[in-house]
Amino acid sequence: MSEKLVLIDGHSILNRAFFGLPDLTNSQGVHTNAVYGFLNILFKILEEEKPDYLTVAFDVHAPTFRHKMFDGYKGTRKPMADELRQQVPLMKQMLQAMGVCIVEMEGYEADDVLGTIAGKAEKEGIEVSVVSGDRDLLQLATEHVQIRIPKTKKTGTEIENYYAADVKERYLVTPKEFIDVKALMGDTADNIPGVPGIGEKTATALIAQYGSIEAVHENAETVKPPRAGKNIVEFWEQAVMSKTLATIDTNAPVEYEFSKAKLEDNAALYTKEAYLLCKELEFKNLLNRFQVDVPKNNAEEHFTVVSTREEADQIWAKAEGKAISFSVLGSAGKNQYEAFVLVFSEEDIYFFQMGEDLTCEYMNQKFYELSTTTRIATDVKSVLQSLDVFEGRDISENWQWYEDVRRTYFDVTVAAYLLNPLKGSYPYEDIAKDHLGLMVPSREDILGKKPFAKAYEEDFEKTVKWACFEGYINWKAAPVLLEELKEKKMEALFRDMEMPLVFVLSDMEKEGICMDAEALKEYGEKLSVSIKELEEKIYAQAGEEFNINSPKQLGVILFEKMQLPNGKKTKTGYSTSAEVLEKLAPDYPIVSDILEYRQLAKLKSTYADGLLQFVDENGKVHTTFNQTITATGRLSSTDPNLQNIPIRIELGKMIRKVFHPMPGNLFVDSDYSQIELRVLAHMSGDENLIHAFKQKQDIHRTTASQVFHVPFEEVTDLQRRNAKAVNFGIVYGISAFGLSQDLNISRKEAQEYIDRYFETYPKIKEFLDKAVADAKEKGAISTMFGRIRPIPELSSSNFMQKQFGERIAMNSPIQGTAADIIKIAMIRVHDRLIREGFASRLILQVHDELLIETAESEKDAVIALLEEEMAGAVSLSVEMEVGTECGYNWYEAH
DNA sequence: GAGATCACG
DNA sequence: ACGTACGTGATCTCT
Repeated sequence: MSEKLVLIDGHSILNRAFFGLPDLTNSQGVHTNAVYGFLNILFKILEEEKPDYLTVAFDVHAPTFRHKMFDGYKGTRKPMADELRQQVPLMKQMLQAMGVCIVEMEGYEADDVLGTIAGKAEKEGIEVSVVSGDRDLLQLATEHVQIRIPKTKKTGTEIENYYAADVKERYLVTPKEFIDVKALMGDTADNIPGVPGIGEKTATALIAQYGSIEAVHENAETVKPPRAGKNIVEFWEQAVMSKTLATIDTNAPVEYEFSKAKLEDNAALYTKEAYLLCKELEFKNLLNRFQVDVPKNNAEEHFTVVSTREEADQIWAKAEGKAISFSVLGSAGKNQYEAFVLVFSEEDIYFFQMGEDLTCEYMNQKFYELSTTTRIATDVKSVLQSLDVFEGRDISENWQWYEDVRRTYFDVTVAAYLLNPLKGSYPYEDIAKDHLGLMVPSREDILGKKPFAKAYEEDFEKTVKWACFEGYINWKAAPVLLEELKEKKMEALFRDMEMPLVFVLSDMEKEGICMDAEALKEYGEKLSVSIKELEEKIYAQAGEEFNINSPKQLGVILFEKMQLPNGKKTKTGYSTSAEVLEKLAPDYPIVSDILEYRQLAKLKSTYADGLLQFVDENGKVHTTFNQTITATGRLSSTDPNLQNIPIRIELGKMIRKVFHPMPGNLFVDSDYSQIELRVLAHMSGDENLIHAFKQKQDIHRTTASQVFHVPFEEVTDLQRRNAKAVNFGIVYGISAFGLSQDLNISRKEAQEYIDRYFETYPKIKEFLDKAVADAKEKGAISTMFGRIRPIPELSSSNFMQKQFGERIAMNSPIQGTAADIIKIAMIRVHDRLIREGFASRLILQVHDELLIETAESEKDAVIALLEEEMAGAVSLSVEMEVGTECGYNWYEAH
């Protein structure tokens, strides 16, 4: 059987893929659709053909590449879209990573290179497939050279195939004659003039009859239609030139050796480098094609299972004084775990299997006694759930010891988050790739989706492998992460803010908050009654029953059946958002009923029923604070989210009555007043805004008075409302459009407000402009405490994306600095409460608010402490004012 | 699993 | 010509 060569027209296929797929990007904002599409086409072809050789040809200069699909109706040639241009080097990088032979030649088009190589191959007796999206290549088809044109359709990639005979059948001319057809009809996209008055039909008919333009020329007088003959004579030079232009050069001086294009096996393409790149581009579907058995890391040879106390004694002794990484596995509560991983060198990687001999008590003892400066782990806060690292000691009696121990911990997840807060998660294989340049199999690669208990029972060896990889990577990555943190001036942020905060959050989560489950049930039942009533009212008005919760059904009812005006918006159908409905509510009773229904349904499902699921046997709920989620440095709260408990609407606010302190306690709740605007005043150094805060009066009224040049007392409600909206807008990264939406005014008016605002506070404009300029230069923006946020959107060619990036650049330093400040306050409040022997405890944080469960007897001292630490967390050019309230439930205290 | 909606700062 | 305010999480519907 003869050998086979697959030749790919690089730019053409990339282009096809680009236009055939939606604009995909990875989480870093890199555009990837063309590369993804290209790879899919490539893999499909390779699977079908299993070729012996593979080569991709690129044009050297491709910036004006255009898409022929668009010619005709667009009329103009678009320069290559930036999103596509950016993917050309990426594609080459990918092919190089796969070891694919790439050919480019200065002065020749990819067509010529392909034609020449195809010719050479055919002479050698090799079967050739040329893959391109460009029909011009059909002229290369022979009995042994097949042209393959992929089409990206909804159902997948379909490929049209053409040998010489197929060209003749489909186009009525031979491949060589195809050149002459083109010479007559021309091609605007390729700058081939052709002969005026001759289109595709006439050209094909003429060449089918005569075989070449020369023959047509000779018989010009008898050619039909006569006008075509006349034009061929008149424009003969142009026709000849067109033929030259249309002819692919099959004798280009290409330096090409088949040996370099040799493909031993399709599997040879699935290299480590390509896997890395696919992972980076987040081609999750493609990753499955790679052998899960990724390149060996010799660390694996040192994975050791330990099950006797004798071995364990020796290992712990050896670990003495060294930096360790550790993890506890299969925890079923405090100090009840199945296994323990310990790593302290390239060779010392141990999996301790708990059993009769090796007990948790023994391991704990050894772990506590170990003298070390560094205890490295993933997600230390969750470790603290399973391991009492403070040995049950009274911390207020052993404060210095506590602080010293706390300082030994190094949370790999938190460190990686600070270095790049944009990733959604920080699994060890990502840490290995991003910070160590190492490829290691992920948990899913090794164990699949099995939960720990199942895996531990059924696949012990694999479980060991997974756990040891994680421990080993953590141990190896920690010093590298620390070095990177130092380089980026975030060591203090890490050591003095984020790491202590891990322990603060842990204590808050453990403490939890009491909830009156009975009252919550009653509240839910009341809601149910009202919801039922509203449902019936709505059905009656609609004349039928339908699912009110389905925006799709609701849209049909309102905007089609009932013919309400302004049915518009959203890709999938009508928008039924509150914003739209509120405009209709005054005129249509059904709409206000729907709005009310929505409110109640939300309260019932998310809050009444939702919270009830989280009340434990002690009548408490314990949220999880996530420290490594947000892009700005804020915390988030889940399971349940206690940072979005209703407050704005009275009925919703009632929910807060079920949150209460333990008997003998009360809530003390403080929040910062206008923390973000104060941060802005300080960071910008704007004297007027600083002065405004010094007035110690309602800030929106004060800014209204300054902006509109009216005495404070004479500020109208409208002026205040406008000033408030502008203040918000400034913090969000102002845009005239956004402000106009918020105030329901024209964009021009909004722009006027903004202009006046900036006139009043010139340094704020300077500050925001500088933030954007800085971010563009560095690709990132930082807070007062050095926390960084990369902004990949700023380098996007998409206008909207770029604008978004600019707003992020304006907002992130403000929101982030405010987040830093309250984190400092939290640590100080938490630490003082313990160190000074208070029974009161910090239990919740809601971005600018701290809630303390306070012993009655400590009330005044706690209020003083809380206000002092919140206000004193930083010293800015404006005061950090806080407002405090107390109460026997959260409703009263806030 | 994505999209729509809506709760909070 | 385009089409948005910044940061989150939970629930529901529907493919």
